[in-house]
This record gives sequence, C-alpha cells and structure tokens, in this order.
Amino acid sequence: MSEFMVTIIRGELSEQVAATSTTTAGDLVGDGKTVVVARINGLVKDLSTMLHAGDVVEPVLVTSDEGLAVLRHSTTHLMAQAIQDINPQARLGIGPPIKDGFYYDFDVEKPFTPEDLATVEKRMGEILKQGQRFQRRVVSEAEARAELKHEPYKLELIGLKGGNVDSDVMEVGGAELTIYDNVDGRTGDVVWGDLCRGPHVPNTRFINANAFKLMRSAAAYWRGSEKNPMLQRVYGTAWASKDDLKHYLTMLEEAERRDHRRLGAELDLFSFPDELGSGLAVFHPKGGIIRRTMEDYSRVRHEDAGYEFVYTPHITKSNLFEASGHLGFYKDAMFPPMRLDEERDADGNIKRQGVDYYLKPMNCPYHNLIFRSRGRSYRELPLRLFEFGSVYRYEKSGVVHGLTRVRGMTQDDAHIYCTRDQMQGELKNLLGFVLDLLRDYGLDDFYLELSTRNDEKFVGSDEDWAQATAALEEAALSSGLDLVPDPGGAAFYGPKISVQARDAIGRTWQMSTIQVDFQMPQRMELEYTAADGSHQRPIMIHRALFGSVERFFGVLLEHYAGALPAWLSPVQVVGIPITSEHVEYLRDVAGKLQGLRIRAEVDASDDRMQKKIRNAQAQKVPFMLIAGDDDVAKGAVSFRYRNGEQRNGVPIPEAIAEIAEAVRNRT
RNA sequence: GCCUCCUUAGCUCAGUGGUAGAGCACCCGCCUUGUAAGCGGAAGGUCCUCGGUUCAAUCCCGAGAGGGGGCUCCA
Repeated sequence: MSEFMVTIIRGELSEQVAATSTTTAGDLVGDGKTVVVARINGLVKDLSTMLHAGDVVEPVLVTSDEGLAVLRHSTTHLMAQAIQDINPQARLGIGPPIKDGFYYDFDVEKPFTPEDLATVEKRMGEILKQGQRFQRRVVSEAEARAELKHEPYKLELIGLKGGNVDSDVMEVGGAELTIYDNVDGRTGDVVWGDLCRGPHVPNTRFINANAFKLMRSAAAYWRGSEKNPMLQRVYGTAWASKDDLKHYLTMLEEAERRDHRRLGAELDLFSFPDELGSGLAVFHPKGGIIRRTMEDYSRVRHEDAGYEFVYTPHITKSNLFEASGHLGFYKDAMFPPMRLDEERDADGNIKRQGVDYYLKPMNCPYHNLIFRSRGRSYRELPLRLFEFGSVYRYEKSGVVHGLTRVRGMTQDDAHIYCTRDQMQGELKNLLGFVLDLLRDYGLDDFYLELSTRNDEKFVGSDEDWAQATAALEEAALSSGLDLVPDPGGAAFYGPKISVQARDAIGRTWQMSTIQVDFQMPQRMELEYTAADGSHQRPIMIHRALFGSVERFFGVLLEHYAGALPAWLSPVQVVGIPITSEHVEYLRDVAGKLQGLRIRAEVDASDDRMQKKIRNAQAQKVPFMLIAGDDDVAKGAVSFRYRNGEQRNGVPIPEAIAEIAEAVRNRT
C-alpha cells in the first residue's frame, strides 16, 4: 500500500504526516468526542472521509461555531428519526442547524404537544445510546427518488437541485446527492436515513444526552412561502456539554426576566389596554418620565446639531400619500381610509364625491410640504427638519409585539434636504451624530448594515442608486465599525444604513436608519434656487435615531434589565426612615434634591424599613437614602445603592452632590 | 394574514358540569423598626365576549376579541 503525505493544521501549527489510501480524516485528527468533523482542503467533511495525497486536514472542534452547527445538524437527524419511529406517518421537511440550535419540519396529522416532545426526547436518548453511525452514501437522482418515494417534500427538494436552490438547504446543497444512513453500531443494520449533504458527527454517541433539549413546536410554511402548506416545526438546542446547555438556558431565563413587557407592568411604565386595540400603548406616569427624559435630551442634542423642529397632523387627505407614492407601494400597511363628506341619494347613487382621509404612516410627505411652502434657497441647505412624529401602521396581527412592533408609534424622525455636493459630508456627520447620541443612552456596541437595491422593487435611475449607495458606504466605512451587506434590503426609493446595537446580554437590535432618497423630492416636486439662479432638486435624507421612541424605550429597558441609569430613572431617590421620627429629616433632604430637579421621594408608609428597602429595590431605584438616629446626630444619610452596596454616615451636602453628579453625568 | 397555545380579583396563579379560591398589591387598624417581606381585618370577580349543547356552562362545542410562541412581513 503506497504512502503519501498530507498536511495537518492545528491552530497556527502545521505538520506533514504520512497516510495511505485507507487513512481517514478521523484517523489523523480525531480526538475522542471533541473533534466532530474535519476541514479538508477548506471544506468541512465527515471524519470518515478518506484522504488523498496533498490534502490539508484540520480538526473542527465541537465547541467551535462550525462544530456546533454539525452537532446540531446531527441532533436534528436524531430527532427526525425519533419522530418517525414514534409516528411513521410523519413526513420530513427540512432540518437545518440555526443559531443556538436546530429545527426540523414535519408534515403530521396533528401538531406536536409538549407531551409529544417529551416522548420524542426520551426516544432520542434511546437511539443515542445505540451508537448509530452516520454513514454517507452518494446516490444518483433516480436512486434517491426511489428511496424517498414516500417523502414528497424531499422529492421536491431533489427536483430543485441544480435549479436556483439556496445553498443553505442542507438536504441538496452539495455538489452531489447524498443520503446519510443511520447504521446500528452492533448489528450493522441500516435503521434510518435521510437525504442530506452532511457532514455529520461520526456516530450518535457524539451527541451528549445531557446537552440537548427540544424547546418548542410551531407551525412554519413549507419553504417559507405562505402559499405553501403549513408544516409543524420542532425547535431544539444542542451543545457540546451539559454546562453549555445550562448556560444557554440561563441566558434564556435572563432574557425572559428582562422582557420589557414584563418590566413595563412590574415598574408601572406602560400598558396595552384591550379597549385601544392591538399594538397601541399608553404610557403611565413613570413611563412618561422616562420617555420625556429621553425625548428632552434628544431635543437638546438635535437643536445643537442644527435641526429645526416642526409639527404635523396625524391624518391627511389621500392626495398627499398619492403624491408621495405611499398609497401605491404601501397601502396594505396603512390603516384603511375614513371616507368623509360622501352623500348618496335614496337609490344609493353617489350624489357628492367623498374624500378619503388616512392616518399618517410616515412623516416625510408632511415635511416635504413644509419644505415647499415657499421658495427655498441653496443658502438654506442643508435644511434639517425634525419631529417626534406619531405614525400609525396597520401591522399584521401576528407581528405585533410589545413596544418593539406596534401599530401606533412616535418616530424621532428628521429629513435633511441638501444638495448633491453636500450629501457625502452630511451623511458622514449624521452617522457620527447618531452613534454619539446612542452612546449617551448607554448603548455602545454597534455594527452597521448597508441595505442595497432590491432589483425587483425599486424606482429611480441606476446612477442615483449607485451614487447614494457609494456615499452611504463611504460614511459607514469611515465610522470604523463593521459593515454587513444586506443586498436587496433597501426600500423602494433608496439605499440605507441601519445601525445595529448589541445589548447587555449580546442580543442585537436594529436601531437607527439613515436613508438616501432621490425619489420623493421628485415626486413632490421639491426645488431650491441654486447660486446660479437655476432651479435644482434637493436630495432628501431620511433618518430616525431611536427608530421609534416606543421601540427604543423597550430596548433600553431590556438592555438595563429595568435598572435604568439615574438620569432616566422615574424615581431617582427614595428616602427610607428607620422610624417615623426620621421622616421629616428625610423630607428636608428630599426637598433639597427636588430643588435640583432630582426626582426624590420619602417612603412614609407604615411598612417596616426592611420592607421599604425591598420595595425600592424591586422598583430599581438607583439611590436609597436611609436615616435613623445615628445619621440625624451627624447631619448625614446612609446610602444603599441598587446593587446592594451601602455607604453610611455621608454628610448631607456630600450625598446631594454625589446624586446630582450621577444624574448630570447620565450614569 | 397563517398555524398553535392561552385568557379566573389590580398582579401571579389554583380550582369545579350545580354561579369560585390563594399569595401579593390596594384600603383600615395595630406595631416604631438600621439595609430585600411585622401582625390582624376589610374590600375586591360578567371566571374575556357572543352564540350553541345541557334541567344546569366559568368548565363541553363554535365564532369573535386580546395575548404568547412561530411562519410570513417589517417603508
């Protein structure tokens, strides 16, 4: 048997080793259950892959992103096998790994119940123990069709192969059609199989029985189209170790604990009364303080940055949105019209034509009316119009979600009208301004997304799109942040940058958007007089920083887990007397703080002092000022901070200065 | 919009084919306290709404509303 050399790469190191035609990747780089697949010449392959002269082989650890994806992919096979064991009638859809887990879609008579999932999990554990090998087998299309004649969805996927099938489809995304057989470790019998491009872990024992969990089931359209049948999707998660799973589940609990809908109720910030309808929030006094503080700060910053404030009504005749093009493109997402002034005769014939009024879904057309209310000079540009503008959108019932997806919201919306020459500089400044301001609210981990033209849904010339896209890209690159392309993600009228922020537990949220628009100025015939006396069309930049105030509010609440920085806290200081004798003393301190516009209260209730601390703690008040005889004697107060730390006997002027300083610094 | 689950006191949730309960919160007393729950009492419900089955429905069935989880969508 002839020997040849292959290269093994482990991190920075590489070495040459001898191999033969029967050497597998696993023989060279396998390492217990820590290595699940190998990267061979750049492609991830099964460990059972035979090597050839000159191959470059690299182990892929189960703890790496790629390794975890393979583990999850194999786990979803295990789940599908278990489900077909239990219910042979279940037909298979697709089953890919996803972020933190996996899913598999099934066509079944009845949706899965939580009890079903428990049964499936148990069966998975049994299969796992059998140590079934995942064995790759190349098949011809005819063979695949014959074997999978009972799996209509798989057959459909085979039909797609070679067409414009997305390479994400695990089943047929490879260069050839393959089936993975699950082979019983002892008997060698093939007990299950699935059309799949792989790769997989060598055998089911690589899946840690204590490190996977079926999470939930939900319906999903076959191949993501609402025209297709609904399948039942089972979501699961799988990790390299029990600890990793535990860590993930803890993170989920943490996310649940931070849920802004829960915090909104617990902290008495806002609610969604049924009487108003889905997706319409009311802000309670405490939520109102937070919101107003957010808005006030934004106002000041915008004023300093050269924005002018405008106000526009919440409804309009249809003309405006016909002119802007919204009724053409987005009518479905608008509330239906109110028809006014229509008169009919006894036979129901129209005597007098009515007028349709619409609720405002976007502010821009109104701002355009302000722009063109008189002649504009180039000397006025860039003209920056800002409004906290309330808009209403008829979001489909299934998508409404807390404050992050609502039907009535307030955008911190501005439109910047500028010349073509000014566009580049304006975008660059704007992005800097936006990031700066977001940081002031406590978000500091960003990346950018550049959404470019959807070739099937756009208006405007190629040149305009190219110029705007280039300008946005340059502004984005100059920020130094990561820039992720989002091809086809732009609105019909122009490309956009969106700022994505990572919150305290690593989730990302789309925040600000900056959008270039050549179209609307044209549709609404905006003009300015240039230096040479000619009439020119301005370029319009749409930008929202919070996106919507409601959404930003929700994100901040989750980011801080309700413990907002002092400047945003609805109650900044609670005075807690040791006995009722100390109430007046604390009222005096609170009065001094209130004189500095600090939101200070004294808890003079009949509760015991421990209970008052508990209450203030539950309300996440940043500063608790406690006073008893000892403090009174010294003209001092004792701090208890939100994190449980305390600092006793602080002289009153010093305590006031500390609190005032924290609020001023927005910490 | 589609699939699925849920809806009982202000909140969190028990419970039953014969019109209902707990804890917390609220209100009233007592207690006067040193860093996360003192004690007692009172009050509080159209068991989401509308239909149907039944001698009888909060409970079973159907429709609707609101909410959750997904899918699709997100100017």
